[in-house]
Amino acid sequence: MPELPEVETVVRGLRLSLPGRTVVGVRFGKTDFVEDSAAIAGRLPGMRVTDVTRLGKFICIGLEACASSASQAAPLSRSYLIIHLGMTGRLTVIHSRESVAPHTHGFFVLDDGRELRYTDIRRFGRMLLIPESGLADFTGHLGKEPLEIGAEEFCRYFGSRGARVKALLLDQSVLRGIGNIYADESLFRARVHPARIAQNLTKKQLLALHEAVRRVLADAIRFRGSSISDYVDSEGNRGEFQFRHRVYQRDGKPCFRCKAIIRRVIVAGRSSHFCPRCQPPPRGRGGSGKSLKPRMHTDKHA
DNA sequence: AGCTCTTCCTGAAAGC
DNA sequence: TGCTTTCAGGAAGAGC
Repeated sequence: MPELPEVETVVRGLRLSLPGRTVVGVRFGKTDFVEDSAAIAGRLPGMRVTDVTRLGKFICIGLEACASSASQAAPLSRSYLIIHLGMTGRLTVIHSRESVAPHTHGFFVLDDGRELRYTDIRRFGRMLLIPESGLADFTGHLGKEPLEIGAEEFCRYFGSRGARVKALLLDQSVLRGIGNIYADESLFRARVHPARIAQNLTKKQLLALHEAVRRVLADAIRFRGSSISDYVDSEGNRGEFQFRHRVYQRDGKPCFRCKAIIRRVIVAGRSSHFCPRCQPPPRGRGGSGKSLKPRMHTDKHA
């Protein structure tokens, strides 16, 4: 599933193809994941892509009206096509004559014979067009970039919150871009149990978590992301980082560090994988690991 | 403030 | 074999 490293990989790919291209046509299949598809289809044709950036898990395609005929002093109207890949979203740039993959619901025809296609099996993704003036407001709802936040600010924020640390890592209004995979991998590397209350962590643990988040995300970007379900980059290539996961989806297998059996529990409504020895559970009730139910396998009826 | 539950959606895999 | 059920999960909203 696309989290920060996967989205970053897609964005880097799109940067090779899109800037400078002009959109000549837009078509949609299903539109229940699109905010005002009519406006997008109406306004994009004739606009040129200026840049592609990433805001957390959002892909941000900068567009400006072409000043072909009237290049007067009036400022070019700029807009951003914002895309969230959800669970199964894919963005690829391929020639228009290529066959259309199932569940492809967005087509952005370019002036070089290719088109940007949006494919999303489950349609948990989102797509919207915002004017330049709306970008600050959009960004304002998002937290800090995990690769940019400083150690002190990280400690200040996490050290003052009573929520479970896993829930905070997943909260996009705190840090933008971390999802379930990288939350679990970061917590393992920092040796912090996912159910720990953030403000109960020591300064040393908070610093370790800050560093672990940075290292895990940077490594994952280097390996072009994790292809768990069906993530591929803008050229259709799978990532490689899934082979380097140390806890995610490794429940029942031995910890690479201490050989204890990796466990899977539900924390903050999310499956969470951790090593019970490297990541000791919080003391007392609430997350000792027994109030959290395993699933599947044995017990069927309570 | 923070937690749990529900909803959205589809396909894979388990269950029968 | 084949139909049915369960499950995964990012984000948002409701309710406690």
